[in-house]
Amino acid sequence: MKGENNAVIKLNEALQNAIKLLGIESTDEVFERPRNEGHGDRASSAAMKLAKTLRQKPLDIAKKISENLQCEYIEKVETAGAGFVNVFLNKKFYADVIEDALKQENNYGSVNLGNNKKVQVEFVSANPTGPLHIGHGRGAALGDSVARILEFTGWNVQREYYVNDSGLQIETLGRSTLARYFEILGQGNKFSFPENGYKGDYIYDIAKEIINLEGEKFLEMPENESVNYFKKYAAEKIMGEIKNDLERFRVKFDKFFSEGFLHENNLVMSAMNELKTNGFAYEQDGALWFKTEDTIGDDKDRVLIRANGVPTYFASDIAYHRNKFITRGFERVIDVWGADHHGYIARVKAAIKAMGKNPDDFDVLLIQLVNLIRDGKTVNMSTRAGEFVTLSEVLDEAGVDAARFFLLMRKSDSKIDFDMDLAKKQGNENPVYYVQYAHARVCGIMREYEKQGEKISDEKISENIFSEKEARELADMIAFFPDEIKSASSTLAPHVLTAYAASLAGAFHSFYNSGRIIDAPDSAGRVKISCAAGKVVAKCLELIGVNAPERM
RNA sequence: GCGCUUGUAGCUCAGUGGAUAGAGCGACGGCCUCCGGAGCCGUAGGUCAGGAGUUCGACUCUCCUCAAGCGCGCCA
Repeated sequence: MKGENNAVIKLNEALQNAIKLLGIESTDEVFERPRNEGHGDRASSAAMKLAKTLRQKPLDIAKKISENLQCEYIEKVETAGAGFVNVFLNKKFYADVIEDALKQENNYGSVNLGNNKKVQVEFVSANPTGPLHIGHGRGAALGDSVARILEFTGWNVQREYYVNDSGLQIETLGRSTLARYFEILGQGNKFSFPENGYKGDYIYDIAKEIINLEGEKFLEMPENESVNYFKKYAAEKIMGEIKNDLERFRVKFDKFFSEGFLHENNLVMSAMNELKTNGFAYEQDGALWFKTEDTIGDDKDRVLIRANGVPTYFASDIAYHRNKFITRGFERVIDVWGADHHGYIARVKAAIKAMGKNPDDFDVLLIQLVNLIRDGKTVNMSTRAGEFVTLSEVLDEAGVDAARFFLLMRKSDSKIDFDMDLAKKQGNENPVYYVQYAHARVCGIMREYEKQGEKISDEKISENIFSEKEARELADMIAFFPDEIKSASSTLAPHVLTAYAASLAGAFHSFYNSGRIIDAPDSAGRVKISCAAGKVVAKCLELIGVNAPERM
C-alpha cells in the first residue's frame, strides 16, 4: 500500500503466510516491537491467539510458525515464553527501510484509510461574544491537526466553524455593549448593564468605536433599534478578531456556517416537522419534545420547541447536523466540543439516528480544560467575568510553535497544565525545541555536506552501518512511522505524533552523538539516514502545524 | 440519586489483551581537538487509587468501592 514501508510489508506478509500455512484462511496479524532487547527486533503473539481455534499448544504453534517463516530480512527466529515468536532482523532490513522511506519522499506515511470519503471536522465554533482564550486554542490546534492527519490519510476533509450568531447570548452581548456606551457618555443610569453581561474590557473598546463612528445618536434612539445595531456591530467586530487570531495560529477554515442561516431558511422548523412526521417528536404541555430512543444512551425526552414557540439550542443543532449529513452529504462528521458538553453527545447521536443516519459516523472529540500556569501558579479564567488570558496573549508570549505543540502533547480528554514558563524556555527542557532542533541539525548537516560538493547518492546504503545500535534504532523508528500515522488517524489523536516526534528526535540525537556523520567511512549512508530522519520529523511537525526550521 | 471523564515515578503524562510498566521535567554523576552542547551517556525513583472477576496472559475488558472534575433545564 502507498505510504507504507515496503520492507515492513514484506516482513508482515511473511508472518501472515506462515500463519496461513497452518490452515488459517486469512489473518491481519502483524509483528510487534518487543520491549525487551533479548526478545529480538520483532515479535508475534499470534500463536497464543490461535491456540483455541487450532486446539494445539501455543508453543507448538509458535514452533510451526517459525519454521514456516520465509523472509529475506530474517536472520534468526526463536520461540520463547508462553508461545512468542521472536525475530532478529538482518542489516538489509534497515538499509531497505531507509531507501524506501527516501524514495517515497513526501508521501512516506501517507497511508490511505479514507478512500477519499467526505468528512467534516467542525471545531472552535466559539460564540462571537469575546476573544479566543487558551481553551479555544486547544480546540483549534486539535481540530486543525486532526484535519491535517485525515487529509494525509486519504480523507476528503472540510473544516468548518459554526457561528452561534443568533439567540440570547448575542442579545446579551448587544446589551452589554450598549450599557457601556451609555456609561462612557455619562448616562449610565439610563441603561443598566445586563445581569449576565460580558464584563471584559474589550466591550468598552467596541463601545468607544461606535461612539467614534456614530456619535451620541443612540442615546435618543428606541432601545430595540439600538440593541439590534450594537449586537450586530459587536458580533462582527469580535468575529473579525477571532478570525485574525485563528489565522495567526495557522488555522484555516473552509467554511463559517451561520446559525442564523438555519433560521432564516426555515431549516430548523422543517427539521422539526420531519421528526414529527417520522414519529420522533410529539407535542405535550404546549411544547414539542424529542422522543429519545433509550438504546442510544440518552435517558429522557428533550424539549425541541418551547411553549412560547422559540426553538431550543438542541433544535438548531439537529437542523445543523441534518444539514451536514443529508443536505451536504458528509459521510462522516467530527465535532470538537468542550468537555462540559459531554452530556449532549447521546442526544445528538439519537437525533442522527432519527434522521436515518448511522450514529457511528459521528464522532465527538471532547477537550478538557487548559490550566494556564505562570510562575508556578494557576491563572483562573472566566469569560463572562472578563478575567482570562487570551490566545493572542499566549501567542505573543510563547509563540505559535510552542503553543501548538504544548496543546497537542496530551490526549484531548485529559486536562493540560500549560506551563507558560516552560513554553518560553529555549532549552532542552522544552520539548518543542528538542524536536525542532533535530530538524535544524539535519539541515545543518545537509548544508555542510553540500558545501563539500557532495549530495545524496543513488548508491545503496552500506549495510555495515547497522551493526551500530544507534543506527538500527533510528532506522527502526523510521520504519514504524506509517504505523504511527495509522494510529493517529484512526484514533483522531495528534498527541500520538508529538510523542513519536520526540522519540524520533531522541533517536536521531543519539545517532548523531554516536559517531561522525560526514567525514566518516560510510558517510554517504549516514547522511541518507539523517536525511530520512529529518524528513519524517518535518512531516510530523507539519501534521501538528508546527514549523520545521532549517536554522535556529 | 443517575450518567460521562479522569486516577500510572517527587511533578506533568504515554502506554486501544502480550513477556521484566515507559518518556519528559526535577534530583544526582559523567561527556566538547570533532558535522550545530538548544545535544549525548549513566544513576536513583512504582502497591498502575483499592478490591473482586473474565483470560493461557490484565495498566488495558467486566463489576463493586474510594477520590477529583463535569453533566443530568421549556439555558446556551
